[in-house]
Amino acid sequence: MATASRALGNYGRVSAETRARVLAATEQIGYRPNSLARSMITRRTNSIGVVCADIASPFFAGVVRGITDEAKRAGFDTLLVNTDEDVATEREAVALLMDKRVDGLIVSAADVREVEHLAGAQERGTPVVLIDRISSMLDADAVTVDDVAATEEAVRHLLGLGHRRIGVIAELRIEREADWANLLGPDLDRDRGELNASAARLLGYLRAHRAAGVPVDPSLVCRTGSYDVGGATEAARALLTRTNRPTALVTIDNVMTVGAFRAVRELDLDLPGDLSFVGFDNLDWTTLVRPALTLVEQPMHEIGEQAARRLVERISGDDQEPRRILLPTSFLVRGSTAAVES
Amino acid sequence: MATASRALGNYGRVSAETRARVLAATEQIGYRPNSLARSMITRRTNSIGVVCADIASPFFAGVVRGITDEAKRAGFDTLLVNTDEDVATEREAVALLMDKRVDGLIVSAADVREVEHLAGAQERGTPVVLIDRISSMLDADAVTVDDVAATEEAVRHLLGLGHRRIGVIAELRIEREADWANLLGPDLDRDRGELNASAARLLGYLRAHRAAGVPVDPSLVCRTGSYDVGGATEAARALLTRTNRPTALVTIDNVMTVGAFRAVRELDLDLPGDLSFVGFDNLDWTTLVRPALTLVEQPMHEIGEQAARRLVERISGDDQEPRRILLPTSFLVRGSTAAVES
DNA sequence: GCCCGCTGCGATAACGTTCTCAGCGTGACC
DNA sequence: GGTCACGCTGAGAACGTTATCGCAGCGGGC
Repeated sequence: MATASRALGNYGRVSAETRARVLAATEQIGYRPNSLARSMITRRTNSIGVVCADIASPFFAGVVRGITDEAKRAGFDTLLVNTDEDVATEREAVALLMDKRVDGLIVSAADVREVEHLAGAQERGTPVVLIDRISSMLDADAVTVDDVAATEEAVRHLLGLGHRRIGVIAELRIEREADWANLLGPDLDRDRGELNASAARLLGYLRAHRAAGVPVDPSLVCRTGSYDVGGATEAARALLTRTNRPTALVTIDNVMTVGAFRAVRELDLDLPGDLSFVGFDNLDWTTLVRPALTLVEQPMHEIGEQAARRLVERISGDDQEPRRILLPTSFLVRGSTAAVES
Repeated sequence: MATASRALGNYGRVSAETRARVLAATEQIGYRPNSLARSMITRRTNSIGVVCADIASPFFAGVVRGITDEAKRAGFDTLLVNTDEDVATEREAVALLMDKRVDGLIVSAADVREVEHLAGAQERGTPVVLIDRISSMLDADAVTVDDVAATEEAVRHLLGLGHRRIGVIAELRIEREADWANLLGPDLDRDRGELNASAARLLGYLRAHRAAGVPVDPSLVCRTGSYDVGGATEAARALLTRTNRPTALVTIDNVMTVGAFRAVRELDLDLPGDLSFVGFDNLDWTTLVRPALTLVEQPMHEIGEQAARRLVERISGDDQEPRRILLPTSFLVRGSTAAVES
């Protein structure tokens, strides 16, 4: 038994002859080791847990694909859980995955402030890599896109085209109402670790304005009531039907893009004549509408790959300082933005 | 130890008092049972394996969401693997999942003819539920959409509008070239168990023609070279630029829809004036283009739910005859189809 | 010729549960 | 008062691996 184990695991000392015999035998009876038993003793399961908001969202679907690709390459498989951005669900999911003894966790934290359960996982020796959001309350690797720069570039582009009234449709789940006032406040240079992705992207919007010396009209930044297409449509509709409506509209993720674009269609606005429009995430359909959408592209697959790679390194014993990997976005200028009519 | 186990698992006989003591103790030290050890003895892992072509595809993303929702409800979690429609990868994946001792498997078989590894899993006691495709070579439950009826309805609609030359863009990976001739042959009523989804959908196209007494021009059914957007674009471009081009175009899944629609855009065809267009899968963007796309809608989430439910029943010991669950599609008539100009 | 070291292998503990079984105490019935 | 039944508990096996350890055998050096 022990010898067989050594032969298969080839560690320790086994003569070439016996090894061959063992291999032949296992081959013949179709022996497959029981990975549960193995995991018990090695304390490694070779699987990682992925907890994301919603796999049906194209963004997470792309990221998860990247994760699974890289994980498989490294010999890990992937347990998938959806949270719908609910912290309680996330907590349960993490507990469950820990019970299943995953070797590591990749998570898009529902609330970047409520991360004790993630800290708990780390303490128990399970490395955690954050995706899509950074949390300053957690000392963990994080792979995100440079959210601030992304929208900053988009808004700079619009400002350069002469736009002065630029609307933004953002889902901003406000943990504390005070933060909201704070966000629009003067401190635009603070660390973004306490910001979720949408807040960080809004920050880019604000910074671009400041850099250009253009004042921000707070009534142009729209918080959607709920994080879904319908909420975004409503918010955009309200914004686009008011007197003195913006000449340009920026969305901050693909759900907001669909929602806002729906409002544009309903109101039968002409792009880019009536309105310049900037989308988020380079999905297939954005080149299929007329005009094609100018947008911010995130390297979804790469986000996943990098996160998985980082996690595998951690699992393999890397204990350097946690890193924040900021991947660059691409700003793709297509037909939906143009110089403001004067 | 044994008593504690009984108290927690509440089976066997334990006095109320001891149970309370045990519960208190576990509470205090934050005891969490090791599910590996438990699984070893119970031979149940409470996890299921999902092997699909590509989680980044909106169809599978939606289905997998349905699976995870239902699985979680039943206390299972989900191991996810992508195959990219490659049988060898699928075989490996199944072997891996079996090693991990999943309680059941949900798989969209890459090749409905090569399913011995799935039969093997069944033999070893791991139930298998197929999704999106049926295999007559495997005695397993399957949850699909009524593929034949879906395209049959779509084509009937077009025929009713007076179209006589209806193109179809289908990815038809042909396992044996003979089958291709066979598919267009006279035997339209055979069991669809040996057909993958795209072949079954093509069958609906053929049947609708036969029912209407309209002959099929084989040159209008296009096999894409590869299963991707680019392949579909090329095929559609070729079809739409030939002399005597079709007056209507039917696509057979969401990838083909994007690809074909891209060709329509390139060629700057007017919908539905120059061409009537039928898409597949009711994705958000299909209402965002002008005109909105007439299409076949699949209940993606429900496919996943039903598959998971069926699998859980099997795991719980149900051993009735395998069932083929055919979910109905919805045909949504929107703006991209119209009566043929006469 | 003896001893030492090295090689190969089997016995055995360990991982953390569940489950079976036997034993023990107590109460009731004969 | 004895016996039987029953409720509860703890000891121990089992699940299938890996890891440690000691032992046997053998060759070489002194």
